[in-house]
Formats: sequence, structure tokens, C-alpha cells
Amino acid sequence: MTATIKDVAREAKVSVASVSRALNGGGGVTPATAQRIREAAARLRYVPHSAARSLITRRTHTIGALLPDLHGEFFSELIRGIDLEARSHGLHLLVSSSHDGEEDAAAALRAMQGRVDGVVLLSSPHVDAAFLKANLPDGLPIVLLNSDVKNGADAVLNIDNFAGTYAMVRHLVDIGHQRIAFVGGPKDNYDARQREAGFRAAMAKFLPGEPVRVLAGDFGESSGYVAARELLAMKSRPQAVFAANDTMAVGCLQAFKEAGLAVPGDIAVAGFDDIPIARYVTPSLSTVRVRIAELGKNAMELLADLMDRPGLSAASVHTLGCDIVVRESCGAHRGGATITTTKKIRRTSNR
Amino acid sequence: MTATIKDVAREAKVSVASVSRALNGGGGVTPATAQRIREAAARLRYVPHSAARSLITRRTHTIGALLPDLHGEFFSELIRGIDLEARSHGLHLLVSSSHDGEEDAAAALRAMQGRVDGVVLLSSPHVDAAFLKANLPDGLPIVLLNSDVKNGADAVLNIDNFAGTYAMVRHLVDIGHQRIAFVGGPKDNYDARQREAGFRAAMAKFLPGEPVRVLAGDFGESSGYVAARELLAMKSRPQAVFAANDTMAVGCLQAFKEAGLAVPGDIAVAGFDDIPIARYVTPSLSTVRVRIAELGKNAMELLADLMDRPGLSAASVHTLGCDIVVRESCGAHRGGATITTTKKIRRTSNR
DNA sequence: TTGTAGGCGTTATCAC
DNA sequence: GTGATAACGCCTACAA
Repeated sequence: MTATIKDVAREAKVSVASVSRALNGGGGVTPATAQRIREAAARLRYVPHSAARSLITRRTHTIGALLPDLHGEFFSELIRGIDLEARSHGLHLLVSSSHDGEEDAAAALRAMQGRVDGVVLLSSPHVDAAFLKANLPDGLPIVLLNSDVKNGADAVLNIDNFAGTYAMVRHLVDIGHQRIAFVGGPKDNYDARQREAGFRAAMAKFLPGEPVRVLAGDFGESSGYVAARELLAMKSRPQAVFAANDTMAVGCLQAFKEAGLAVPGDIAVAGFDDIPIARYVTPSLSTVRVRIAELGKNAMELLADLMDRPGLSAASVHTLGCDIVVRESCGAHRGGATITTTKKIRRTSNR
Repeated sequence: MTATIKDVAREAKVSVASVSRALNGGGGVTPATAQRIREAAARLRYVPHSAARSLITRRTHTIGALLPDLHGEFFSELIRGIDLEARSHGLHLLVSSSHDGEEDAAAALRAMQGRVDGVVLLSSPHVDAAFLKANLPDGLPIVLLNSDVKNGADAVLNIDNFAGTYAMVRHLVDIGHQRIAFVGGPKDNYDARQREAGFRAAMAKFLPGEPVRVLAGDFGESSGYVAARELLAMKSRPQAVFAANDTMAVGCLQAFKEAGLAVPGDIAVAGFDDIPIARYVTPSLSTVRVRIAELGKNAMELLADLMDRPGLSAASVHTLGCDIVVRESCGAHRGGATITTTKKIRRTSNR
């Protein structure tokens, strides 16, 4: 049987109140008795029963992470960033991942009710203001990741997709490309929309006269392949293709290889995300890197902040900059990888 | 304020005892009153306070996953497998990842004390029988993953590294290779040792006269590169290299490419793990695939089983088979990827 | 400084 | 079938 506070009290010949005070550091105990109590606790390997404690303190010292059905690097790096930061705050991490439909995510969010002091939520298309209002217990601190929810109530932290795409277009223009095509992502995907918006803005800025070529894609490798085939069929073939994610860029590379086109000699290719494969394809892929672990860390910092000041309005929007990673696939490359950061974290609070 | 069981009792005009009975399905309540109670609960959006409940039931309905400092696919797929299965058992998942030293992992394990009903622990070199005995609360069900702990007390689930390597060697022999070299992993790594053992066993079995060439590696890409350089310097160059993981195999490919050797024409290369990159390198890499999500799922099933029967001896050893994935890097390949499963899950109980 | 006692929200054990 | 009521382990006024 594991020891309770009563056992420690008996062992140290004091009351349970003193044990509680001594162990929780509140003061009001003689150094000598505090010492005796700590020794007794150690001897008995006493660990406070967390359920009993949180029944009265109303705190679980646990935060929840709710994620859609993700695979690979993004998932692991995000959890890693959140977990590390949570631990440094003395918080545990309850993970609920692989949520697909809206009902599924809603159930998971409700199931966290009472088990967590705060939530980090990575958005899926169906997560909107109404969804949150319906399924989030009032007053539970939450940080929304990668979301376009603007309910004027919650803290939102986003990847700076816009600035990342914008900077990559600028790079392509700098090294001499003009006819630049863009392969977009799913219409209901927030990242995809932001990236396309960044592309259009950059084109308008740097190449005002140039027609804007945007092809459809769905973030899958084969959709990149298909888009590249379409490009090949154009009368005036683009000098560069910028895919809204690396996976599609890899599909483009494949299509160009099959068509006998040299990359970057005949056509340049760029991606977004810097997935591990980007380094290994031939030619290595220039891309926009997202520092995912840092995203998780920042989200957790934000959440810890919210948890510290209950009642304060959480409404705020934060943005995490990206890095431009220059490799071989765009030309003008001289060995290794050149990395440029678009900007530091940017904060747009609306308090 | 959120509603408690008392509020529901008042609303339904019954006692709290009846509310508890009605909502927990135990019976002993008239269908009519049960219905009335459920309606009252729904009206008040009543959610039982989990801390209060687990204070008396001694169950948290949460399991913990303790993982070393991992990156990438392995981490995410494992969590995914565990989470999905846990959810289907109505269990929450508390994740504690990125543990480095022994003290770090020990602290994390102790911190889970009282917050979880069971633990899935992915082994690191320092996790042994003594470590578990010192940091694991007695009686807490645990499943050890990827571990050579044989304390005759705990359930252990391992990847069948031995059979995987063995089968790959058989494949290499089948397609005509004889002088096969092996690049090993870190000496203190369980997987690495098992894989090397499988290699030696297979060589002894299939090519009894052949000298066994084993080179040192550390699972890093550059160690594969270095090993490949050593191979190139040998008087009688091997016909095939089998690296203990894909990362090193990629390093080998790089070295051979630089040396102007054709793969698989001049030399065959095989890896282990089937990391995503394996498909994308040129030539695509033949390897041994580990179904990681399935590993997580099986671990969780095992754990749920243990949690259901308290007191029963948990001691058992389970093994999950691997798949041989034949791509281009070994020769004798005809498009696509051929996949062969070494075996189904194998169970060696010592009850 | 220290001890006593009430209560957090739930389930379980009794009576009725 | 239903309702009091005693735990569960802890924290925290309030008394001493």
C-alpha cells in the first residue's frame, strides 16, 4: 500500500496539517520539524495523491494537446516542443491525436473536461468559433494553433505562411526567375490559403506585369506530378515552380525528370515545409522551413501565461516566422544550404 | 460553475446515490427514474469530476507513455498506435517524451505515480531491471517496448530485429550475393545488437564458409559513409552491404556514388527501418520495414489486458514481425516494391 | 508554530 | 428501488 499524508504525520509525530504545510513550502513550520517531516516522507516514499489534491485545489497540473490525424515529422516535433516546455513548467501532457471528423474532435475535447488546466488545439477545417463555443468548458484556457478563428476571445498562434511564401518568391526573383507558377493546396486548408495569398502578394509586388499562374493541388505527391505535367504543356513554359508544400514539389521533380528536363537548369523548383526528404531528393530541394518544435514551445508558453492569469482576456494573435532554405533546386546555389530567417516571432495583440 | 452530482440529484428530485447508480449503469434503478436522471444531467451539462471519482475508485482511466529523446516517424507512429488503441478502451494518454539521462527518465516515471493506471515504456540503454524496481510503484502494470529486460516479472514487446535481418540476408543470398558485409549500430543499443546477431546467424546458416564482415557504425549517416569507404578499400570488395539502419545505408549510397560505383550493379545496399526517405533516394532502398503504429497498438492491447487482471503475473515476451521491402538497391527488382512479411506476431509467454 | 475539523465530488455500504 | 452516510486523501480556515 502506498503511503498517505496520515502515515507521514504519524511517522514524523505531527499532524497532517503540518505535513501539508511543510511539503508545500507554505511556511509556518519550524525548520526543524519541516526537516523531520521531509525525512519521514522520504522514508515512506510518500507521493501526494494527485486526484485528492486536485479535488480541492481545482488544478490538475496537466495540459491537453488535441491534434488532427497527422503523420510524421510535424506531429512528433510539435509534441516534442510542447512536452519539453510543459515539463519545465511542471505540467503533464495529455495527448489526444488522430482526430478525423468534427464529432470525433468534439468528443475528445469534451473528454478532457476536468482532466486538464488548459488546451493546445491544432486546427482542422471544421474547428471554428462555433465549434469552440459548443465544446469548450467556459474559462478553460486554450491556445489555437494554425487557425483562422477570429472570435476575439482566444489566443491564436500561426506559422507565418504568408511571409514565408513571400520571401521565397523574392528569392526566386532575385536569382533571375520571372515566369513563376504556383501549385496550391486544398481549398479548405488554412496553410494552403495563406501560402497562396503570400504568393499572389509577392507577384503583385515584385513582378507587377507578370501573369499569375496558379495550379490546383491537394498537398499529395501525385497532385504535384499532375500539375508539373500541365506546366510542361504550356506554350510559354514557366522558369520556376513553387509548390505549396514539399510533397508536391517532389512530385514536380519526378515529372520533370521523366520529361528529361534539368532542374534547376531548365526549370527551378521550390517547396514549403522542409520535410526530411527535401535534403535527399536530387537535386536537393530549396524550401521554406517551419520550426515546428519552436511552434509547440511557443504555444505552451502562451498557454502557461494564460493559465497564470485567469480571467484576463486571452484574445491575441501571434505569428512565428519561417526560414528560407536555399539548396540546389532553384539554381544560384553554391554547396551546403543557405538559411535565412524571415522574421522573429511577431505579435499582434488585440487587447 | 459546473454542475455536480448534487445539482443533478436536486434537479431530478432523487438522492445522489441514485444519480450515481443511474449514470454508471450499475442497475438498481427504475427505468423511469433513470431516464429522469439522465435528462436532468443532460440539462445541466453534468460531467463527473474525474479527480473525485478516481479518488475513490483508484482508477484514473489514463495510461502513460514514457519515451526517450526520439525524433521523426518512429515517435509519431508509435504514439499514434498507442493513442488510437487507448481511446478504443476509453483510456486517456499521458505522454512524457524526450527523456535523456537515467535520472530524467526516473523522475518522469515517478511523476506519473498516481496519475496513470499503467505505463508503456520504450527502453533506453539505462532502463534495466534495477531501474524499474527503483522507480516503478509496485503493482503498476507496465509494458516494456524494445527491451532486453528479463526480470521475469514484466511484459515485454519487441520488434523482431533478428528475424528481419535474417530474412533480408536470405533475400540477398537468394538473388546471388555471397560476400555480404554488415554495418552495425551502437554497442549499447538493443536493436543494433539483435540485428547484428540476426546477420551472424543467417550468414552461418546460408553461407557457412563465408567470412563474416562486420563494420562499426553508430546509426548516423556519416558512420555509414565511413564504413562504405572502408569497404571500398578492401582487397576483395563485398557484393552487398547491409546496414543496420536506413540512415547508414543512405550514407553508404552517398559514398558509392562519389566513388563512381553503380548500385546495385557494382554493389548492392540494404537497410533497416523503412524510413520515408528510403523510397526517395536513388536507387530506392531495399529495407526491412517495422510496422511501428502496430507496435504501439499491440503494446496498448497488452497493457489493457494487464490492467484488466490485477495480480496476475505479467511476465511474458512478445515479438512483432517485420516486412522485407524489395526496391532497387539490391538488384533483381522489377518495378514497384515487393513486400514480404517475416511472420505474424509471436508470443513467448513464460507463465 | 501546531493541531482539529470541515469539505472538495464521487462511489460504496448500509439500512429502509 | 431508494436514500442517508461514510469513506477516499488532501488542503486550509480556525483554534489553541
